Amino acid sequence: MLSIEILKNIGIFENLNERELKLLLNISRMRHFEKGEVLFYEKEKAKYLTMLLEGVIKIYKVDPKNNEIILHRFVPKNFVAEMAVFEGVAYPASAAFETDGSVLEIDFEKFKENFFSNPEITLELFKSLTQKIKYLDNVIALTVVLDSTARVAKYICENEEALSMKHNKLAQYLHITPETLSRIFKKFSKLGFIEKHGSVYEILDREALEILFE
Amino acid sequence: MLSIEILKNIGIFENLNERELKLLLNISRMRHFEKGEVLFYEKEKAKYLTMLLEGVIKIYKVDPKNNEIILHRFVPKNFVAEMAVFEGVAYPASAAFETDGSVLEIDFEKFKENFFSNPEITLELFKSLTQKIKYLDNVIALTVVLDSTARVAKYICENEEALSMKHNKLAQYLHITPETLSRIFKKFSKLGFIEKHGSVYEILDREALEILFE
DNA sequence: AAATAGAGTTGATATACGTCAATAATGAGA
DNA sequence: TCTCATTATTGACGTATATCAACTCTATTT
Repeated sequence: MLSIEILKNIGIFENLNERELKLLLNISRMRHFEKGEVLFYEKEKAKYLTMLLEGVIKIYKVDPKNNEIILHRFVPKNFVAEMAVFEGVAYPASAAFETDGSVLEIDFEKFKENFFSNPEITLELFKSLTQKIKYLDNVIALTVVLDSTARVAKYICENEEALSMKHNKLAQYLHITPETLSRIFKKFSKLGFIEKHGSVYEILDREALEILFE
Repeated sequence: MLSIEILKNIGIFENLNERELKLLLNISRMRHFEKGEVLFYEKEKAKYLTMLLEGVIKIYKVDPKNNEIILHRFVPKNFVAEMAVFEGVAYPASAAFETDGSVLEIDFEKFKENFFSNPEITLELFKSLTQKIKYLDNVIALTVVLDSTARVAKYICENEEALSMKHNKLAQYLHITPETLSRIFKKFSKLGFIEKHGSVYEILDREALEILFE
């Protein structure tokens, strides 16, 4: 059940006073989702300002061959696709839960009326928007600019967890097939850039990898 | 020479009072550029809040083979790469003038101090940021999700001017080679989807083209 | 320990585009 | 109108990556 306590624990709202928190509570609700459930589909009209409270959400597009192209994974507590609500346009991508989770849904018109004059709130919203620009830029930098080899090199250099991820998940992230990923890992191993310890890889020559994508 | 008159004619500033305009004038300057000149390079630190006043700017990344990947073309009067200034990070792409032009450079820290409490200004900045998200989304929708044929179909359906553009410019936009573009146009002509009249193409079967990218 | 399913690997093959080179069409200047 | 430079087209070929299928490894269940 949604409560003032929960709202208070969300960074962007922590400095709201009691009156404001009550108001916010009145224009919000919490919804729970199970793993696999879809929060929204691409091209659906955005209705609420949505913040992820618990769980992991993947944001993805579907290409003509029905491949999922994952743009980003969100963890709490972040606004999801606020751009679409701000602009009153359709969602540019779909969102689905990868674990059980919950979101906060806020009536956007009322939120705008009551909270947009609060500089702390607007500054947070700015940050949230610029963050989204960075995520999209990252997708482009990774997917449009680099070839598969460079993409893998960049990703494992910049995301420690990539080395212990399941390869088919990682491949999905990088928009390549598991087969291609396997071949690239093999190549890097042969070149002595990485080494396998059990099921986890270790980077031996970070500089060499960096040369590949810079 | 930069003047209050010029500032007054910029949409986002049109409701500022005399005092505010003078303040803005004090923290701004105008810079002129010639066709081909670079406004900023990718990875450079952003120093000023920049608005394009005259001319056309292309925003592009460079891939490892030194191909330019054009993300967007800006026309007046738009903020350019404000995200980088907001976040105090490096520009995620380069910007160069495609015609002679000029920009307004605003001292961001002082602008923030003095104008961020003005809801009209912040709302415009929101719009500008969400617009950028849409541009990037478009690049992804076009380049990552669709293959060349679908990309061309989408672009000529959604951008009338594409039909009379020079093919090598169009190809650059779509991140394909002129050869590939030529082959796709030929294919569309053979299929009766488009027809050439002089140097301009005409769409005969819009629905067929739409099926290709939907 | 045996059985089984999922994940990862490998090789053979297909395909979409890019590259290169030659040629053709177009358009601007003399 | 002719010339020259740019732009567009075409064909032959190369390359990166996807696809498909077989196989191996690993981990979990019984």
